[in-house]
Amino acid sequence: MSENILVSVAWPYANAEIHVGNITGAYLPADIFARYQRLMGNNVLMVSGSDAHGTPITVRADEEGVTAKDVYERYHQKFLKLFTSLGLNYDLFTTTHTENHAEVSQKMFLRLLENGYMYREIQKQWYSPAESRYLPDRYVEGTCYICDYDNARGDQCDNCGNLLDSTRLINPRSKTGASALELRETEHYFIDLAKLTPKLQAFLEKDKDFWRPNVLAKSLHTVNEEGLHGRAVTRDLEWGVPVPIEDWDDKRLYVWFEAVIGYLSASIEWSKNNGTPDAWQDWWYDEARTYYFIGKDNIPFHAIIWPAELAGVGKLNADDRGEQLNLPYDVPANEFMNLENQKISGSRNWAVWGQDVTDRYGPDPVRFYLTMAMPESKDSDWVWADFVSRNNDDLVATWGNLANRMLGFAFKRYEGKVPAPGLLTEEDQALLDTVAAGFDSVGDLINRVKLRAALREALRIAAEVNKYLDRTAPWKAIKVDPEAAARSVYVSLRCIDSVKTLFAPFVPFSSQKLHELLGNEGQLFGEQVIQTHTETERSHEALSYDGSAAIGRWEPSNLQPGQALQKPTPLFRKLEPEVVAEEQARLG
RNA sequence: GGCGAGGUAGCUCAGUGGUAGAGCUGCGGACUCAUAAGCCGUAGGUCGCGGGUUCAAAUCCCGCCCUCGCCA
Repeated sequence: MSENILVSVAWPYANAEIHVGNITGAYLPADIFARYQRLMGNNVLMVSGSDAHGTPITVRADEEGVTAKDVYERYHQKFLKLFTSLGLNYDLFTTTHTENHAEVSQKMFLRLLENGYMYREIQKQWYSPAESRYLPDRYVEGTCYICDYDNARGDQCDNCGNLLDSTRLINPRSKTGASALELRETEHYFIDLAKLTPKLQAFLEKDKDFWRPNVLAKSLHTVNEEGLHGRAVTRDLEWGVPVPIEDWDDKRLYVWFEAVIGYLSASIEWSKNNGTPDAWQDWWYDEARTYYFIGKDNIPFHAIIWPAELAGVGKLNADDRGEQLNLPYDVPANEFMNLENQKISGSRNWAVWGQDVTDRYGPDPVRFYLTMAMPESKDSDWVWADFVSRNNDDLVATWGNLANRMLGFAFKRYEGKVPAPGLLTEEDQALLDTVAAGFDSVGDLINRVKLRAALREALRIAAEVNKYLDRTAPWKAIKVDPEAAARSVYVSLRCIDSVKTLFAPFVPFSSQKLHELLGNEGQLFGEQVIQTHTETERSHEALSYDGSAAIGRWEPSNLQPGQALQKPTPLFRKLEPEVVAEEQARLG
């Protein structure tokens, strides 16, 4: 039976490049999980996009003298390129700067208002008469009221580190240089999280045994012990989604409220793009497992705030097929990845950039190492010496070499064809059974989002084939017992063909190559395409996935004797130890 | 300061009451189809520290130390 699986992936903020920590934290685990579910034949929808709104983007645009739209589009293009290079198979990677997203966000806002989960309140905020606008806290600078440091930001003092109440800053001024500021009153909408607390408690306390401790414990504590208070969902800004209330033209939805709605709006956009406008309801109302792949910094937004929004909204449109939008099934948040024992920092160039490292080493070695070192239970490190060692000692030695040694032997000694095995022995059947069992064990681990363990299990299965080869030694047998040699070569090739599938979610490019070297036809997975989508007034580019030609299945090989092999070439290359020093020299 | 997560073999980690585990590295061996890869064998830990509960604790309880994060 085919299950509905929604793979929601963190939205990269469109004002910085993506580094390996971002990739291993959310984007890669999501792709591995989604690829496995596709091979299982499930109804998968994997969505994300560029988070285009919010203050940091406008700040950056002002610094560079360009528009916020310019900034978001520049990074959006880079994301599309990187995700294509790495093989992240999003059904749709769009952006929050679409008419569709604005419409869905405004609907969510209005439903919450209708359902009584919004209230208005007047706040005080700094206003710049010279610029004719309210200033976000981080635009305001002044003297810190705690330590007297005279260059504190409105939200935080860089000298004493304290978070500040911007209205108490001494001698406040605009970061952009304008003169006097006035403290003015401004009215905003708040989401009533206190009122939504019972719904959240019911959600968090039901069937969550499999949630990661870091996600569940913290969220329960926040909801049950600390308590939730109202949060402003609007801001005095120009860049963002307009507030759907008359005479509120100079305000926008606050980015934290609106960005998470992207999961829903992207699902809807995908449905429209495919000419099946109601398809999104398969994942949002029908029985479905909805996953949110994020980094730990985003836990409160996905385990508390987004469920609160969904619970408060109920149904999005009057004629939707369900009464309640689906709340998250799981939020498998990862911890952080550091770099050589120090926190990753873009500004200090203490980072391994995704595009860079993919260009230099190829997507599969990067995906492999990032899975082996994935911060699933605690912070981890990208260590260049480990990158080389994992590549050489595990990926190349155990798996790449296995494929290469047998393909080479078969190609040379059996006229480039899969030999006929004759009658299989118990030992042959035992190996075939071991490998077949790998589909259950590896699959079960991926299904439970234990990806490091799943990849280790796939390596263990590959090692079983190596052991079998050593026992049956076809290179010896071929001289004295040609039938035994042919059997051994057939069985190992068929097992390699199976193990290729076990590795496919993790290292899809090399699995595809091996699929072809073994003489198989077709694509294991679908194709990624970048398309331009035009709405009434806007257009945007998006990455999408065409799975129509994919033939990959999560099941053991049934390799046929006589199938023509291709002349083999290595799947991966060994890295020289010098790589470590070269790469370390690029840092800092 | 409060809360959460983590502290297990040289490295990366699994293991939540019943004789300490895996992979990698190291060392030894036999082999040679293979990217000097693979295979077999072997070494290596007072499970952060100190108490307690228990016939039995890495695992449960209390206190402390260290790392990361969130909040104040």
